[in-house]
Amino acid sequence: MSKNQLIDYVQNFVSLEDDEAEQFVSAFEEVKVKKRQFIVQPNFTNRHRSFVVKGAFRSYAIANDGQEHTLQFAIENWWISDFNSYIYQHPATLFIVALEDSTILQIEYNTEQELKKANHKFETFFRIMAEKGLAFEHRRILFNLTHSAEARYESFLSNFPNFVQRVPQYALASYLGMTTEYLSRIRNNRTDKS
Amino acid sequence: MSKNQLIDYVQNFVSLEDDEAEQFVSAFEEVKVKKRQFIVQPNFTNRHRSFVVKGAFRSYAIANDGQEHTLQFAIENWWISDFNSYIYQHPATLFIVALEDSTILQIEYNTEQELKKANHKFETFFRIMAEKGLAFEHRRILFNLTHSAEARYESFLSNFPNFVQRVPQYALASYLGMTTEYLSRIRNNRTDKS
DNA sequence: TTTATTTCTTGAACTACTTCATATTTATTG
DNA sequence: CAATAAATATGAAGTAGTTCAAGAAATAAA
Repeated sequence: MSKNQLIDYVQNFVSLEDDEAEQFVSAFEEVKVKKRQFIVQPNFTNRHRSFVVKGAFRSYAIANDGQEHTLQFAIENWWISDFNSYIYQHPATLFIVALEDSTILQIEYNTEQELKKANHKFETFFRIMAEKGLAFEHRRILFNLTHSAEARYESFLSNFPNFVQRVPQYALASYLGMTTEYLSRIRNNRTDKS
Repeated sequence: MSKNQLIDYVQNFVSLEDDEAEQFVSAFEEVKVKKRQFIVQPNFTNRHRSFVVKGAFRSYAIANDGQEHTLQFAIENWWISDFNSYIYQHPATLFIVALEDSTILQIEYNTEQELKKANHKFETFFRIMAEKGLAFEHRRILFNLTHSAEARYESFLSNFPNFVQRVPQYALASYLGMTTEYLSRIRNNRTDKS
């Protein structure tokens, strides 16, 4: 059952008794999402935080010039939301779309608040999630500031080899801050060299 | 007394009884730091999280080509650390330096862990800090992906007018992902227009 | 209050990356 | 398994931002 997957995940960060684990996962609802289906759209408040059981997602914004810019990817055992929309419960600016047929576990904003209030361990869990997320984004910002387009791609390749096959090139390019044409050139030069 | 400033800050996010507030701030130590003094350096583990009572700081990395890249600024009522070093307690990659003579309140890593264990409210406080930090960095990444150098500078100006006067141009340029020469040109073209 | 050091400015040449246009390959659908 | 759409590739021209060098201005030190 998919909820065991979430329990296993949570147990990596806080150790829960059986009844606590049960209480935690029963706050989530399983949802199936088809490829190309949106779970978040601009102007609608993002009311849920989603844990990916199976499948892949991408969050992105559309800039004034019409170009898409990817903020996050998520595959199995990652979380996805428009985090600004979710935590402040104000309208989203991002799209979140399924890249594959997927299964997610969703928790609603108010339910999450109650969980955190009910049990110190749950509060700790969400604190650790946020801290790890923040540390990750610090590394990302710094890497983006300090490295060329090619180095950013190489780094993504070695850090997230399992994402690369499942993510369209144009989406990866926009995550890494370059055009899909330029990433195409990097990839082809690269394979030529080896 | 400077610890009241921290209490006021914390009360914005969680409401503490007098004895709780006292317990919280007594975990911190006041430290004076002179301009150009470092509080964090690469290879040494960042053992403290620092709350700026008065003054200004900058965290930055030095890339392979020798160039400095700024990750964060902090003035009064902001926090600063090499967050990756602090939460994982492994060696820092960043420098953190005082831009002015400053006063900070520092909490040691283990003391923070005990605080969070001791009181659910303290755990909530650090959870909220991390969530707000993460939401902030998401906005930053997206803005960097979607806007030109000039637009990034204009946005910083309007979002953080009080930082601009206190931060050297080369540091701001490296925060915004451009050279100091280019920022100089943006600034001068700008004043010409108006 | 001169001297040294750090920061900012400006010009000119350069380059990493983009844009646009079109062809090719790969995936999706009836 | 055609037919259509979506994603990737490639050339050629363009540009946003960099680099280097040298001078001017501001800040700190003596």
